[in-house]
Amino acid sequence: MEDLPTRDRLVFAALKLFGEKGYLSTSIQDILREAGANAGSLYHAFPTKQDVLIAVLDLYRQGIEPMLLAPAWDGVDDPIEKVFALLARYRGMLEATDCLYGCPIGSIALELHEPDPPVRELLSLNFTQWVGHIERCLDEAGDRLPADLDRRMVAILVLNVMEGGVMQSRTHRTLEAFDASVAGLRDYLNRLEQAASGGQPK
Amino acid sequence: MEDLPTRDRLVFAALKLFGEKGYLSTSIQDILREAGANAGSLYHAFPTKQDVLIAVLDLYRQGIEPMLLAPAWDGVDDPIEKVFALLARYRGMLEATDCLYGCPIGSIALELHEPDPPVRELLSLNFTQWVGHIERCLDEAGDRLPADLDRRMVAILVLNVMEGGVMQSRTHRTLEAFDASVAGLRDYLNRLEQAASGGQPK
DNA sequence: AAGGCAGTTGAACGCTCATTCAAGTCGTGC
DNA sequence: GCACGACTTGAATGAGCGTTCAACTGCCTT
Repeated sequence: MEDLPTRDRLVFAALKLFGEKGYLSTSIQDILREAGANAGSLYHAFPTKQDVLIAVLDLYRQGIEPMLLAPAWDGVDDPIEKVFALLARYRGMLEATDCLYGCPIGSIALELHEPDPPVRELLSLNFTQWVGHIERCLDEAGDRLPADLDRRMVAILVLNVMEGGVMQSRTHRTLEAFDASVAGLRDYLNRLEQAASGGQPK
Repeated sequence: MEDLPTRDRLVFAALKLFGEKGYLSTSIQDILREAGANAGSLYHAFPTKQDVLIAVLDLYRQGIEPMLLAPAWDGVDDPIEKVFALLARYRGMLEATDCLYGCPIGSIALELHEPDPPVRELLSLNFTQWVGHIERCLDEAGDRLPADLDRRMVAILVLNVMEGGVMQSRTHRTLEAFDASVAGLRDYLNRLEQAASGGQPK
C-alpha cells in the first residue's frame, strides 16, 4: 500500500472512506490523512473531489468480478447457489462490521440526490453489471427454472434483496432483516424450481 | 402553512427539504428560507440541527397511518391488494418526480453512517411500524397464504422490495427496476396463494 | 552541466456551515 | 401602566470545507 503511486493510494483511501463514512461526510483532509499525501498531490491528480469519486466508482466497477464474484464463487458450481453465495458474502461483511458496512454503491446512490451525469452513470453501470452477472447465473440454471420466467426481473430482485437487506440491517443493527429477505428470496426460487420440475411440491 | 406556529413551519420545511435533498445537503439556511423564519427562532425551538431531524422523523412516523396508508388503501379491501396498492403509491411518487423522490427514511438511513442513538432508533421505529402494517395485511389474508408461512419475513421482504426498487430506480432514472421488483414480489405471492389453495397451478 | 517537467509541499484563501447572542417585539397577569 | 417571559430578529462567530498556488524536489534528456 505504501509503495503505490500517490494517485492510487488516494483512490484506495477514498474507496475505503467513502464506504465507511459516505461521500459527503468524508473530507479531503480525511483522504489525505488516510493516503499519507498532501492537498497539492491530490489536486495534481484530480481536478475536484468529484473526480476522486468517479475514479473510486470506476475502480469499484472493475473490482466486481475479480474482487467480489471470484472469491464468493470459489468452489461453488451450482448457478443458483452462486446467487446465494454472493448474498452470503455481503452478509459476512455486515456481520464483520456490526451491520455498519454494506454496499457503498447503494449508500452513495441515495446520498447524492442529484448527482452530476458522470457520477450517476457510473452508479447506474455498477448496478447494471452486478445484475448482469446474476442474470447469467439464472440463465445457467437452464430448465431448472420455468421457461417463461423473466430472468432479468429476478436478477433485479436479487440486487433489490441485497440492497434493501443491507439498508434495514444497518438501520436496526441486526442481521434479522437481511436474513429474512434472503430467506424470502430462497423460498421464491425454490418454488420456481418446483414449478419448473413438474409442479409437485415436497 | 403560513399561519402555523413557527416551530411547525420549521418541521414541515425540514421534512420537505430532507426528502428532496437529504439531511446533510440541507442547510439551516435552506430550512429558514423555506419556513420563512430566522436563525434565532429555530434555535429557540430546537437545540441543534439534529433535533430538527428527530422532530421530522417523529412526524414522519406519526404520518405513516393517516398520510400514507389511509389514502393508499382508500377503496381497497383485499388485504393482499393493499400491499400492492401501497407499493403503487410509492411508484406514483417516483413517477411524479422523475424517479427523484423516493422514501426519505431509506435515504437518511444510508446517508448517516453512524447516527446518534435517538436518530437511529427513530429510523428503526419507522421501518418497524411500516413492516408491522404489512404483516397485519398478510395476517388478514388468512388461509389464502400457506399456514406455515413466516408472514413477518414476507413483510420485511415487502419493505425491502420498496426500498431497493426506489434505490435502483433513482439511480437509473427509470421505473424499470421498481416495476421488476414489484413484479417479482407479485409472482412470489401468487405462487404462495396457489400453494395454499391446494397446489394446482393455473 | 543544464534545462525541463512530473510530482510534492503545506500554508493560505474564500466560502459556507451550524450555532450564538444582544437587542428587540408582543401579549398577558397584576 | 408596567413588568415579565415567550418568541423574534439578523448580524456576528469560529470551525471546517474544497481548492489554489508559489516554491521546491528529484529524475530524465541532451
